[in-house]
Amino acid sequence: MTIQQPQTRIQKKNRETILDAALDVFSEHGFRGATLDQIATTAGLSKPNVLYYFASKEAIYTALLSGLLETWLDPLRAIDPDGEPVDEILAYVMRKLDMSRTFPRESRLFANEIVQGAPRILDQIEGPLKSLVDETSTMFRRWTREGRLAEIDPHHLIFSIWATTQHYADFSAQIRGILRSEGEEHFDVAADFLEHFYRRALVPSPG
Amino acid sequence: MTIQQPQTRIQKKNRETILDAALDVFSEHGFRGATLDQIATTAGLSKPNVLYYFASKEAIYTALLSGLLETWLDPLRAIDPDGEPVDEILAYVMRKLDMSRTFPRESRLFANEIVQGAPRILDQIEGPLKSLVDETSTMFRRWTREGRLAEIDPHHLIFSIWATTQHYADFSAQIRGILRSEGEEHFDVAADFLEHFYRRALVPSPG
DNA sequence: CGTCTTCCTGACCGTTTGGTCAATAATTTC
DNA sequence: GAAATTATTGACCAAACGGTCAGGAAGACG
Repeated sequence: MTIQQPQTRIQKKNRETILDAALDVFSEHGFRGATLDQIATTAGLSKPNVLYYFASKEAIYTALLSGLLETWLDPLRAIDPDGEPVDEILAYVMRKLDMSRTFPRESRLFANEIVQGAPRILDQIEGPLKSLVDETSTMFRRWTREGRLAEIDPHHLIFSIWATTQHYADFSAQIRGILRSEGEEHFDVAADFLEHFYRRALVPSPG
Repeated sequence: MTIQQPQTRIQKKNRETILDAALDVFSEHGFRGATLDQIATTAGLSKPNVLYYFASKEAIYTALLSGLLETWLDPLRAIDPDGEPVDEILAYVMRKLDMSRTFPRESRLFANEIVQGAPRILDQIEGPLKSLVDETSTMFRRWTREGRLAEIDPHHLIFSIWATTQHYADFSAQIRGILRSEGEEHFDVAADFLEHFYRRALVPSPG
């Protein structure tokens, strides 16, 4: 773990500026669709200057991805094994929905990457992500065994939560087009919908 | 409506070959990420020959998109207003899941397009798609009023169906990575999961 | 102040990209 | 089978692309 810290304040500021601009551009156009010129212009820097802080376009992209994956998985880790199952999972759903509202660019960045076969993040999916999901699944299964959670496939439950919540960020162009909504009002309706929807699915049936 | 039909058999065959190759390439890399050379190579044709059949890269893309949208919406149109609400909607879910299994490339093509802001298909979303969704929503609301469907926001119900079913095509890289599955067995588990999941959500609560 | 390091840029380079075109090959038509 | 039409291609082009580099500007430090 050779994490160097000799960051001057200019370095820190410019690296952040670049990563933020890159998030804008990559999340909107994908890796191949994005250009260094776009990133440089968005960041308000010259192209050679961008390359002074990052070795290559690829380096910017991977820096973004790996930096973001942690944040993206935190809500899953935050599920309390000792909590009330239905409440814990519902809270997770709400946290994920909130992330779609607050960090739509991050969500679309991952969406782009994964739709195109996850070429630069497959290791992390098959490694840390899989482990975390498997652990959580084991927990869900325990909860089901204890009669505190409906009988439901834990993996597919998690998939459905990702799908339904991230949909509001990843497919927002479609949702806005259909709801004719330019603001974020629909997120509150979505929260309501998902709350009822998942409560019904999760509460164990009597007997 | 000037739809010309003077297609020779060679024209027909090659246009189809090109569109199929383009579906391969565009669905994997998005519009900007795809190159004419890739499409030509995949189609087994020379690049100038591809451009002999389509005016431009953009023309191939839009030909694909508009040709596919109809197919994509058919399952929604197939919901029978006079049928049993829960059964009808469940059948719709299954049809959509089946399309994710059978036509993953088409699903990813749309996913790419919409994640990136739907720049070349927004008209169709705000026009025909919105109309169809609004009509269907009205029908769902009527079913709810008649006590044959749970109280549930129809728009968000439709969004959730799209999200959960298309997820299996659009994010298959992630799903395969987590389930360590290379085949399609997980589609059967998914069908089971979604069936129970949506039945719980849709059946009206007594009273 | 002067020196040293960090920061920044204009000009440039090789490659890839979407697209053109003149010429040739294959097919259809009579 | 000749003429006309359709199909195919190698060679080419201008623009856009990711990236380099020498040199100058700005900041840090004694």
